[in-house]
Amino acid sequence: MTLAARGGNRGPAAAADNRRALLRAARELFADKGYNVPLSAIAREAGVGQGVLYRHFPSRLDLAFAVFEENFAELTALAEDEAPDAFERVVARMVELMVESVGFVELVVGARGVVTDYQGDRQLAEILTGPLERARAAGLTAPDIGVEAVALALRMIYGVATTARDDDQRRADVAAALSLVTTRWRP
Amino acid sequence: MTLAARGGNRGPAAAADNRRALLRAARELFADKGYNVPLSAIAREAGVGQGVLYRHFPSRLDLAFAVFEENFAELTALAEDEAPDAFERVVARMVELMVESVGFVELVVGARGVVTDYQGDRQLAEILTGPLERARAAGLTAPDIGVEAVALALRMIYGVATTARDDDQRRADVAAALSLVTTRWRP
Amino acid sequence: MTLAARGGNRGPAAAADNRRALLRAARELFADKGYNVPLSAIAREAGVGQGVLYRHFPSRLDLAFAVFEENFAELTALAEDEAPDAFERVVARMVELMVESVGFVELVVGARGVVTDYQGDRQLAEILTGPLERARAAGLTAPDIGVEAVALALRMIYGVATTARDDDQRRADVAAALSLVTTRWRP
Amino acid sequence: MTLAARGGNRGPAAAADNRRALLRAARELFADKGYNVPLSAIAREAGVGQGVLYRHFPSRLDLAFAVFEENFAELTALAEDEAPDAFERVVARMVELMVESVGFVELVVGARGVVTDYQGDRQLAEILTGPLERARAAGLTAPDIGVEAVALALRMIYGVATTARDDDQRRADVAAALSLVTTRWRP
DNA sequence: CATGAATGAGAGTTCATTCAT
DNA sequence: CATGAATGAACTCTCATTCAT
Repeated sequence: MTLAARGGNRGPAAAADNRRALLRAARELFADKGYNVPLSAIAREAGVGQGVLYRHFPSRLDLAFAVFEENFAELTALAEDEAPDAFERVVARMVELMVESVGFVELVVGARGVVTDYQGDRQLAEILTGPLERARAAGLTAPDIGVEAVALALRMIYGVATTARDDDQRRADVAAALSLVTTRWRP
Repeated sequence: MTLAARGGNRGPAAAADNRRALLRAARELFADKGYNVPLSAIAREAGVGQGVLYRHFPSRLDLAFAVFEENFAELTALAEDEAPDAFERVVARMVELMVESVGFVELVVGARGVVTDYQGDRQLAEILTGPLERARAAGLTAPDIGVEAVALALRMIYGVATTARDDDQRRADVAAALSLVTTRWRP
Repeated sequence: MTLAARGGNRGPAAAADNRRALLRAARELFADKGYNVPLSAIAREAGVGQGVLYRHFPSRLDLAFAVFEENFAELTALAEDEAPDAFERVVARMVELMVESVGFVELVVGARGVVTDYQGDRQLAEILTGPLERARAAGLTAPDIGVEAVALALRMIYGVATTARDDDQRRADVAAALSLVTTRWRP
Repeated sequence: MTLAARGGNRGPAAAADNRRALLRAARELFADKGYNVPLSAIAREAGVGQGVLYRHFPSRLDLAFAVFEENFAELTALAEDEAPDAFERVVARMVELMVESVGFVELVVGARGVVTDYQGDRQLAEILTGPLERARAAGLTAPDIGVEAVALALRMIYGVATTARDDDQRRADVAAALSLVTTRWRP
């Protein structure tokens, strides 16, 4: 139970707060309990009624993608850094997100074949394009490495993250996989 | 308390048939709907009562591992081929299995932290060892590539397979990822 | 995943009605069929969905104790009577409750080793203390008879009630047993 | 798993052994797990197939009464002792049986209204008659105490045994109750 | 607009009972 | 006669979704 509408009906003004509380609760529980955490648990954790959850997010997927969007927003902010090594930091944060959240991975796994208008990779491409170009211009990455190659590499790292036996192994194996793919990015 | 056995009771002779039918149904539904497909759906698809499923496979994991074992049996048979290029064929079939079955991937994903005595990677290693040695002896793979590297590569391909948008993309991306990792295996 | 609420949804206002209906149904079925009557039967008899039962009473014991509480509430009301012969009436009603409800007895029987914080006998003691004191002050009971002795006597009567062959025998034998133990209570 | 038919079909000769094994298993499990222990568990413990259990005891009640009969047989043997104090020993053993077996008590409780031809009290009476007469002749019990009074007393002790919170309390309270009722038996 | 209870469809599991071998 | 698997009904419990207030 966090912030948000505990007592009575706080009126329209509460909508934005509620949405934020729901996103925060969902992010936490998706990470902890996985993508299939009960929606009722999310509403409870957010301190709102279940109806509110449904008003803001008609389906589990809508909620999950909204959380996903928060991840993307964070990454986008990182990507706006003009420094040539921002690319490296963006990728590093992406990989961390995969390692951190059970649900973030499961969402993608579970979404397979379900979501037709999945914008994940397009957004990924948009985020990566700028930093990658600046890194390439600074001679930090090979000229033949495009956004698609980076996206594929990230998906490969997902695979390692989801199949690790425990957290320690996950960090170690993800590092190894990352090193393997980034080797090919060197100029 | 009930009336029981209204339909026919085919007797103990049906046991083997039922087991086979359950494995087939499970294999199909794990592939289609993923690891968390309802057990009741598997029993229905197999044309048996739910009690029969529970008799043969007391838990979802028992069933999943039985299906898993079929995969491993198939791969083991391939691995017994003494030809130097058997390694390549074993890896190819493994990759196909990942592409074919959502559940085969999810089983490994789901096993994370759940199954303590999970032998998946050990079995993987056992299967790969012989073919890999013979391939290396024949000069088909680099001398510094060990079983661990191959296993990590396979997990990376899992990631690509599970995150693909559709079957066509999956096949294409998996091929690209496989090519990426096998490039490093060349002598 | 489901379609839900096909029938009417009477809204939150129904909560109190539902709770009452559940208590009534439970009281009836516990009496008729015993403590282990299916919860689904109670929900059906109350005319509510099973989810409603679970919302109000998360466990069988919660429900049973709620019914039990109704009994205790009734007895407590009787015990507040200041007349010296209230003790006699309280005991008489207790004995009736034992005779009336299979479940009331079985609850106590079933609670054995299951409920660690079972307050049944404490409540029993609280109810009996006042009336017993007033009866003793009025010279209606022997001075050496304490609440424990009364509680033990009641448990003995439970035994007779639960082992009687039919309702008639039960009434007769319970009366005999009650007479046997109350003889010792005389001053 | 105890004795009896473990391997193949031992033929007709096994019937008596099986019956004995079933009774022993049932006695043990009724005492341990209560009257509602799964019949399959009894068959397993006896080391026989479930069909055998059904052949010998068509219903749970038949089995339970057969076990009950074993208790009566033991008591009957005790009752054949001509010594004047055999009565005391018979009663003591009866009380022990109540304390020892959850199922023995539950059987009686559960049988209420179910079994029409319940012979329990008649048998009880038969067992008690001889020893009681000899005890009375020896001046060990009051002349106005009949078999019915003893049976009622035993049922009262059942009540105490079934409502005790734990084994220690059970032994203590049963002793108190027994002392209470036997006080009235003194000459 | 928010609340939170109602709803009911199953999922998982257990077992009594039957019956082919 | 014994075996032990098949059968399926019934039970408990969980949620996604709706909707009166």
